[in-house]
Amino acid sequence: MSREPRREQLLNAADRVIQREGPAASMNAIAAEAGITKPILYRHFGDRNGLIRALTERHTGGLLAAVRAALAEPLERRDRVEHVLDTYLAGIEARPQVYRLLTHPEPGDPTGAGNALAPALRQIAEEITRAVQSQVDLGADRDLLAEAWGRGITGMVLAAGDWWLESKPCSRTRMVQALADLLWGRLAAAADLPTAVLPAAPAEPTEANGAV
Amino acid sequence: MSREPRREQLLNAADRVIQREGPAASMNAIAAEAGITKPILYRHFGDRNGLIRALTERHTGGLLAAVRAALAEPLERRDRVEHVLDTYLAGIEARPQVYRLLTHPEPGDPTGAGNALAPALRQIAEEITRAVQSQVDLGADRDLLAEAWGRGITGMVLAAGDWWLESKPCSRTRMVQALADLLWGRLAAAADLPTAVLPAAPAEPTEANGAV
DNA sequence: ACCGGGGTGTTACCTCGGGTAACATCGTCG
DNA sequence: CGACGATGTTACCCGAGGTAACACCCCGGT
Repeated sequence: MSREPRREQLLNAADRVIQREGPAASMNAIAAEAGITKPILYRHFGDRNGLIRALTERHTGGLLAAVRAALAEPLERRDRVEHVLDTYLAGIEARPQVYRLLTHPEPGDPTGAGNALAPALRQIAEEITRAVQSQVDLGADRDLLAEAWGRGITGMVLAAGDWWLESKPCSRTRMVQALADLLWGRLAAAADLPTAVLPAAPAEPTEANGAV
Repeated sequence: MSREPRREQLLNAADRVIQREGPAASMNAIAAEAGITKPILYRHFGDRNGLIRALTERHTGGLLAAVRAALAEPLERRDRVEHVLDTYLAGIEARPQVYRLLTHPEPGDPTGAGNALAPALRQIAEEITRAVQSQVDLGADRDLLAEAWGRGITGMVLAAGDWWLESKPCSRTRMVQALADLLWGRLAAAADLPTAVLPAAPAEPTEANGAV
């Protein structure tokens, strides 16, 4: 039997274990699930990171492609954004355990590099950056803004999505609305609440100042 | 010597090690830095998480208090938001290593709980949620929006801040502007770029299978 | 028929980090 | 003094990542 099919079987086993036990599953457990022992896993994937990487690349394909497609959808911008958000949330909703594996950076990376975003998410961030750069007119700051926003939006959706997944407080569509509203400047547009807890806030009617 | 001062000394040692070696520093290393051996650390902090928690609470105090104060500042809303962003970025800029410890969830937590946000950041998220709830008029969806936005904004700033810290692409004030602009709906307000030619830059045949 | 290579698999071991048990010491308070 | 509460130690356990050495099995080439 050539290497590839066997690899797939092993990945399937790993997938099952992680689906069941979460991303912290041990190599022993994965090997056992596959009906074999550790060294074979190491032969195929080098080390744990190799396994994880192979596993993520498998799933990332789908999510990343879906997000990329959503970003290129010929819709009104707001609708497109909602579509992207919905695509991501639907993706993580489908397989929470695997999704955690994708989204959370590898635990003990000795390289103190800043890993707020796991590789899979970094790809999504880059995708967003590219989309913004090519679709939105942001003037001279274009590049900086697109990059910062790509990361920022990804992180926003990651954190919010994580919370939503953990304690489903509302339907997916409502969540999409909430996030899209945030990106749409609703925070800026909303009125002040009258009685703020500020001790001596001079009542200056600060109405919504429009965007930029 | 009563417990507390000793605790402080140990925390100082841990701080130094982590400043130097990053968050993956071993208990042995920390003990050595303190001139003692492991069991003492465990007597004081129970387990590694206890140590980390104590360490984070120490630093979190400052950052959290600063953010909270910034959130309560009697400024125009946009200025307040910028002030909060600047406060956070200044905080992480001051001590990157410690900051990573604060912001990145403990590696191998067997409780498959969704931990996109480390405890320290969760507190900040709650702070933002409270601030939004008490200061902004969001109508009926108030609670849901405030919670979702609290998480989302925190995640956004985390991811963007991480990137900024890693590869300082611009000054802090410009970064603050970029993020504030994002929250202010500049994405919605900006014009379309004329030639919306979909570039479609596919990387490599990453074998997209599962349709998510 | 033989053999070698590339696949399969195994047992047994190493290292390292988190965590604990058992024991020894010092100072203070009753 | 004795007891207590802190200090500290050495030596160990366990589990997880990772490796070495060995064994089998099949298939194609000479």
